[in-house]
Amino acid sequence: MSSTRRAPRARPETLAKRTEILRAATATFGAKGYNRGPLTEIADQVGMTHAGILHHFGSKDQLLVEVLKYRDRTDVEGLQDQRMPDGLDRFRHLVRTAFANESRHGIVQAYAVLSAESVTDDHPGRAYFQERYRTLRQDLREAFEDACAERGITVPATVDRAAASILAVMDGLQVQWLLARDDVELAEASAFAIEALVGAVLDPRPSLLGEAGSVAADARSATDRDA
Amino acid sequence: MSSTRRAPRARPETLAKRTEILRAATATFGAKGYNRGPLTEIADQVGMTHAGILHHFGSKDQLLVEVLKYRDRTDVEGLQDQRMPDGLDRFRHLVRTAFANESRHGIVQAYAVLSAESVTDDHPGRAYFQERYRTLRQDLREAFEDACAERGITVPATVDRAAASILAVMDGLQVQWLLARDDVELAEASAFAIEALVGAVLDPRPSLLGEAGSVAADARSATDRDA
DNA sequence: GAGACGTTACTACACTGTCAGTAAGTAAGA
DNA sequence: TCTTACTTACTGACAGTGTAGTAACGTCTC
Repeated sequence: MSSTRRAPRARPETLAKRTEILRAATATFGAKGYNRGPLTEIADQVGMTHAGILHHFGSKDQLLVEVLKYRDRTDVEGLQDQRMPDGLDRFRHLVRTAFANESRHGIVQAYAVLSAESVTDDHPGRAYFQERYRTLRQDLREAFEDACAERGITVPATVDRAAASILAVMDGLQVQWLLARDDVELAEASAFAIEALVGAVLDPRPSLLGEAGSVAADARSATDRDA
Repeated sequence: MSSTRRAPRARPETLAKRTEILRAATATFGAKGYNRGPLTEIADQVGMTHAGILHHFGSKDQLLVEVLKYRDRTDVEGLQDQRMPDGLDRFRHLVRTAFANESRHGIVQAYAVLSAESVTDDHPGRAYFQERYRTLRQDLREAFEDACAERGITVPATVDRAAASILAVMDGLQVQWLLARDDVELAEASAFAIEALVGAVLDPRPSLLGEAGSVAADARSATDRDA
């Protein structure tokens, strides 16, 4: 809860040390989660004591927030022209990211663990992930709108669901992949799913499973146990 | 590590108390995760001390395993004839589950948190989730094979990816829903995504994004930072 | 010599698991 | 049916560990 907004009188080596800490923290939080990821382990990796870490970041909570922001920053750096592609290219970019992620096991694990952990009570990363998903969904909605405009079709009502689903399938596959890397093809499956979901929006087909309404009604009436 | 395989000389009230503990543990692990879910909080809910819980389950690790097994047991009870439907009905059943889940916030949260937490080092739930996903993927593969046989088409190579993707999208949507219940329609989005993915397997269409190969090659060459 | 950087030493606490002991139940034999 | 022997279901106290944060102190660098 210590809200010391750190505005360090940036010396160059200090900046380097701080990013070194951020990378170490990513590794530890990825391996053990936030709760079981002790500051001492992070400190060891950068040749410091845990009190040194606290000097830089004020609190462990704050460190987590900085770790998450840091990843976003480096992600954008990877882009040539510093901005996201639009239209269908946005989805192609997602597929590329999925391929790239196969060699970024540490970060993938950190994100998978932290995003799910963030739904627990009073988690310091909660606001971050809420905002992140909100932004990403909005992003994809716009990509869909662009793609629709290009093809001269009206924007279907399914874009909201599709946007959420695309992010969901990428996240979900990461968890399965982390648990069984030999059985799950992270990138290929992501590509397949994104393709399928984009296709379902831009070129919808009649339902194979029956209208949502009927299945829904069916579902509502059955299984009325509450846990 | 205390491997006291508990085979309790089942007294009826004892059994009841034990399931009471399992339900309380589900609530606590759901709210705080396994690591931050203390035994004392579980004990309080059932009017006991934490030592009492340990008497019944031997260790906290073992308790978690029992919690997970317990949920599986109750899930199967919900089914009328005790066995999973096959073919396309299997997917309809998934959609029904998604609808039912909207009123089972507690269990959904427990599963979302625990499954992601399980990818961390030495997590006691790891083996459980590995097995669970393996089984579920196999399940869905078979459902696809049935559906293909029914329609007289050969089984496409995409079934593996689709099976993993369907589970993934359901899990991923749950996380987003838990973080923003007003913005994400868990059930409707799940239905949409499952429909899209099943459709993409049974009735494939030409790619909108370009062949996987090209995008893959593109991806491999770019973004070669490792985290 | 002022402030940033970092250490050592310490406090405070949360949590799991152990242990000894108690109360209540259960089974068996006379 | 009373007694004895044993088991189950706990409690309360405590040990041990891991961990976040604080405070006081150096030390290097502008």
